[in-house]
Amino acid sequence: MNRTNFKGSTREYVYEKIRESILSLELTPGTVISEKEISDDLEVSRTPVREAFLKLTEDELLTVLPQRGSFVTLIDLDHVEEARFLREQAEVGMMKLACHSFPESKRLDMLANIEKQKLAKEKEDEQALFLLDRDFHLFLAEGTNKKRVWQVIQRMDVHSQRLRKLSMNLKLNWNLLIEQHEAMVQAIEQKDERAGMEIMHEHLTLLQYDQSPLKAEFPDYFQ
Amino acid sequence: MNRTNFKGSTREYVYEKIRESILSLELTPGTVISEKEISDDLEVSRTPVREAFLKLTEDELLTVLPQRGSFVTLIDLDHVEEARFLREQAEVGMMKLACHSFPESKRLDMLANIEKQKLAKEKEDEQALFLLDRDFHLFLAEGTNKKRVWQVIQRMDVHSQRLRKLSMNLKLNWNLLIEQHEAMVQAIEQKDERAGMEIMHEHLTLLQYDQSPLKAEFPDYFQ
DNA sequence: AGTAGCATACTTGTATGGTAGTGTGGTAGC
DNA sequence: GCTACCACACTACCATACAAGTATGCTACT
Repeated sequence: MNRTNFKGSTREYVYEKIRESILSLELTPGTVISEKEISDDLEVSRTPVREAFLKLTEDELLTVLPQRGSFVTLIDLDHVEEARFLREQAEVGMMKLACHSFPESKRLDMLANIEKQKLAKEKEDEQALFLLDRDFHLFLAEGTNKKRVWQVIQRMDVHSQRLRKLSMNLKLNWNLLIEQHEAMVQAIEQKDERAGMEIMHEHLTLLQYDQSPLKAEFPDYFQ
Repeated sequence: MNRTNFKGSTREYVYEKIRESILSLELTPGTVISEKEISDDLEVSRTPVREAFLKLTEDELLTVLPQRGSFVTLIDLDHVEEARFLREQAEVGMMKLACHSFPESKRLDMLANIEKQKLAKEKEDEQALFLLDRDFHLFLAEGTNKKRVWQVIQRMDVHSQRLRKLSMNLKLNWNLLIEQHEAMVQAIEQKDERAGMEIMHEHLTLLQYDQSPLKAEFPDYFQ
């Protein structure tokens, strides 16, 4: 991705660029960066960089100390858990709504998505599985008219991505996850509110694993 | 509030100033404003105004059309409902946690807060009741270590404030609300998870009233 | 009258200059 | 050697200049 073929303003370009660098751990937690440094690197002026910094500050991905400097925010496990908690509460609620009424077209989208998940699982394409999983949950949000909620959750949830990156050897049990996805669609079809909520609860509780080994291995990256 | 005695940067000052104007309907939905106009009014340069505009855009309180202009975002009832939904899900979840374990000091804070609510109710001080109610729910968030969740909810919930302002004759049943607050603290003390969640659910469902008369009365303010 | 086209006055986006606060390293004085 | 002080480099913050896109209204031509 470079500036010329990026659709959107320079500000958005810079924001996405830095954001990706932070989430991929190219910029490790604690790394000091300055407006000038980035503007020189990306060959843009300080203004769009500064505006990107402000948005990154909102995300708590960057910490700015006025007149002193800026650095990539350290990972805060409390923050990660709060994001997971909010996501679970929101999606269980969406599931409840979905089991009451849900557009047929979205349900079909979800079914097709699950088939793609199975294919990706065969190919062991983790990246594709990650994106398909995202889309699956997005369909649920769209079908229950809660897209803004989904966006808020997504934005808060970025911090878990850095953890996932750190624990590269973490093998997700995709067979189970895909089974749960299937059970969700079934619950929606059968309007089985109790089953749907229960499965979603279990599904999102799986994300709650013991992160202390990571903190022990990379102490400098954590608060 | 003017610039000299405001603690914080010019950017934050401008942001708060415009935000208050929008939420109080001083700036009505749809009103066209420009960076230059605001910077002249507040006697600051365009830079902090522009940065405030960006943050207001995040809040969906302002809509910016590049090279064309900016205007106060119209009220979107879907947005309001999504905020209420997310809040209900989050706070019911917090209640569940609180009924499992909750710091004694916070519980005492909540009890004292309720007594203040009763006093404010006697004096019919709506403004005080509003703030006390806010604090009450904040205590719950703090006691369950979910302060970030609370902030996210608060930020998303601003749109309901414009509705509240429009429906000035809306009389809230504070007696019921305060009773529910008491029942919440009781549930926490008795660790009665089921009762706590049920009360919180009812409590936050009360915010779901029919808003179509307002839309009929102020059609220009709505999407 | 109606319309194409251009000048103009806006808008926001980007670049750059200057300001004030902060940390650091060196130096003079003890 | 140690400390107080100061010059300097660096930061983010704010102000301003310039660029580029858009709406509007006038004018000239059909």
